[in-house]
Amino acid sequence: MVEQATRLDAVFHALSDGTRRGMLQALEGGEKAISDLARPYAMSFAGASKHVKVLENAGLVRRRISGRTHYCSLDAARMREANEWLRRYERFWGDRLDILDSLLRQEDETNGA
Amino acid sequence: MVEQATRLDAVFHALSDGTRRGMLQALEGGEKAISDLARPYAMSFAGASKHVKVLENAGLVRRRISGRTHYCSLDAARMREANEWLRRYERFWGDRLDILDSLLRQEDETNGA
DNA sequence: AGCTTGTTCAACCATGTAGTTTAGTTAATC
DNA sequence: GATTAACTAAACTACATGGTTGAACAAGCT
Repeated sequence: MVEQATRLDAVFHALSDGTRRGMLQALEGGEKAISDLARPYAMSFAGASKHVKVLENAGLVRRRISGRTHYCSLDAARMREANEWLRRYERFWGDRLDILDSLLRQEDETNGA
Repeated sequence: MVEQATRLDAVFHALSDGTRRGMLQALEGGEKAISDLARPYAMSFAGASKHVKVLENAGLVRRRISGRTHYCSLDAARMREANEWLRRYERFWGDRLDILDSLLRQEDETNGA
């Protein structure tokens, strides 16, 4: 398992900055213009814009350009990959999801999936 | 919610490097000496040792010194925190865990927890 | 005692990152 | 058509990162 590396690298790196995590949280409410994303931070606009680019390059955010405004929205697929990577370690902090998994599997069998 | 930042920063940063993720995977099997962790990588010993230190500083790895050998082991608590942070976005990639959660809750009620 | 092994530390280099400022593009507004 | 607003791009600074090497040190081995 050589691990296609660079993808997870980019995602985890993008998440390793509080400003960027904050932007992702802001996007939970739906699409936002970059200026909206930038506003809460004591930082130049260009600086904030770079953070957005990092998120975009990591595939966490999609951009839609309309007129002079760039609208961003969450793209959680890559976050899911990161989450899946972490889930591997669940057994080291408890077995809750193992239980959940087995329950689900039971369900699937019952429903004849 | 100012987010006590630096902790998650450190964890996600530690996870953003393939070598370090590989080391964590190696530790799934249990405690390992730093030389064991270093062996698979085409990298100086000192270089690998620095990666271990990053993992340790992020709280992902514990170190136990015995004689001249430093043994490392997984400490998944912080990984769990990262996982929890990501789980917030589950609703953006599907509701599987919501289903699992409700199943578990049912179980708890049945068992009168 | 001397050699080897497991490890850290310090110095160094190249590159990356987070931030700035200034300039430039495109589009809405007056 | 001129101004303003939303944004990117480029050049720059300061500092962090990932890697190296070489020196040091502590602890087993013979």
